[in-house]
Amino acid sequence: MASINISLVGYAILSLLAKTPLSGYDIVREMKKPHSFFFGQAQFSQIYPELARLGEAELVTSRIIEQQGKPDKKVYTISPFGLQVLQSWIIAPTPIVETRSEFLIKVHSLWLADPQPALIQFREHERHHREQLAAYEASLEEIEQRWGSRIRLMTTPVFGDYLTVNRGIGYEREYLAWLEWVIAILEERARQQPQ
Amino acid sequence: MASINISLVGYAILSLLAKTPLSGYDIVREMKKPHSFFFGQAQFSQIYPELARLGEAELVTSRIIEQQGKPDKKVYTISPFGLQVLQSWIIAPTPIVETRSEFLIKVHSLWLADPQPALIQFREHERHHREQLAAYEASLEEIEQRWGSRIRLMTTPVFGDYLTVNRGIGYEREYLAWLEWVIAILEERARQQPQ
DNA sequence: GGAAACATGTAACTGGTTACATGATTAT
DNA sequence: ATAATCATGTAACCAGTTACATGTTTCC
Repeated sequence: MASINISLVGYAILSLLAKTPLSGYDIVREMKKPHSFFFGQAQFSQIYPELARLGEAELVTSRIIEQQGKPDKKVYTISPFGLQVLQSWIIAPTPIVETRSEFLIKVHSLWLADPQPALIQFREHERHHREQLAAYEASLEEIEQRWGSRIRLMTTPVFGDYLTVNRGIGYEREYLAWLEWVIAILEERARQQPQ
Repeated sequence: MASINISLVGYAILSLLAKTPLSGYDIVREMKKPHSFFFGQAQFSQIYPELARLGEAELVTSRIIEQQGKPDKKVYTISPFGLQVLQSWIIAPTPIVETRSEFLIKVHSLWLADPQPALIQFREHERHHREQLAAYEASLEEIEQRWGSRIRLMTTPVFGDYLTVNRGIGYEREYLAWLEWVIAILEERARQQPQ
């Protein structure tokens, strides 16, 4: 039983396969959905080799499925051992990693900028985060409609989505409030210093 | 004039040097301060080569400063060209990068976990973010005491810190509220399902 | 004498992205 | 025919981390 050190993408894959068997292509599509924001940008070129590695470590099994109207696909299923590894990972300590934020480094230098061109970027940023928020709210709506109060019971896979989508909504709302606060300051400044 | 493509750390360095000349060692210390969270984890091994690169591209200049009671240090100053490059970067579009969140991937799989060991991790996580919030609040307090209403004038370097520290405070408060919400659900579940 | 803080770097590795390569099937 | 979607992979590159390497000065 070849033991490997599982990467974060590896655990992300196991986390999805714990709900239902999927192909590599399905996994990428799943991770690209708005409410799966916390999986990061999944790339085929990272998922396929990682699935092979998980297979070598016997954390997943695979079989070829023939489809009608589509090419064949390789569907992966989490193994009992994989599930066990995932479960012990969930309750293990999580290292804190502060990530470099390009936008906030720019904000740090905002005292050097003209308010007008800066406002264009802030409004564009705001627009993007409004879209994100709308997408998360739609996901939560859908979950609540379909599951009602059963979500809180914790024993169904949708419980995880319920918690993470609520995090996404809270995050985006707070971020938008801050963006609007900065935009108001920039607008005030732009009025006082025209062109 | 050797042209290079400047990395994000490169801009982070320019952003600090725009305020005041610093050595590599100073830059790392500056980036490690709590209120500089958005710079990420600065490592000496990344800063020193990047400073050399910025020097080759004539975005910064350096000179050796002899100190009393300490080893000599190489102090870097942003060049007029470097300042110009920084200023045009600030008002340029910022690519959106969704980062993989280890903690939220775990939350996504929380339906597979026992509430009790999960609660230990959540409480530890909460403790850490309470500390972060306290540090940011102290920074804001200090800025407000020292600058008063002059902060909003936008023409002083502290304006950038004022905006980013407010973002940090908003982020941590919202995050803590969500953590407490999840903790309450887990506690309810732990009571119903003892051991 | 040794730890801690100050100070600057190189080398090896790793996680992740971009580019490349191939091929089936369906819809236009 | 050709574009779009489905489907799976390899190769090259880049950013960032960890480990290594060296040396000064101060404080205990």
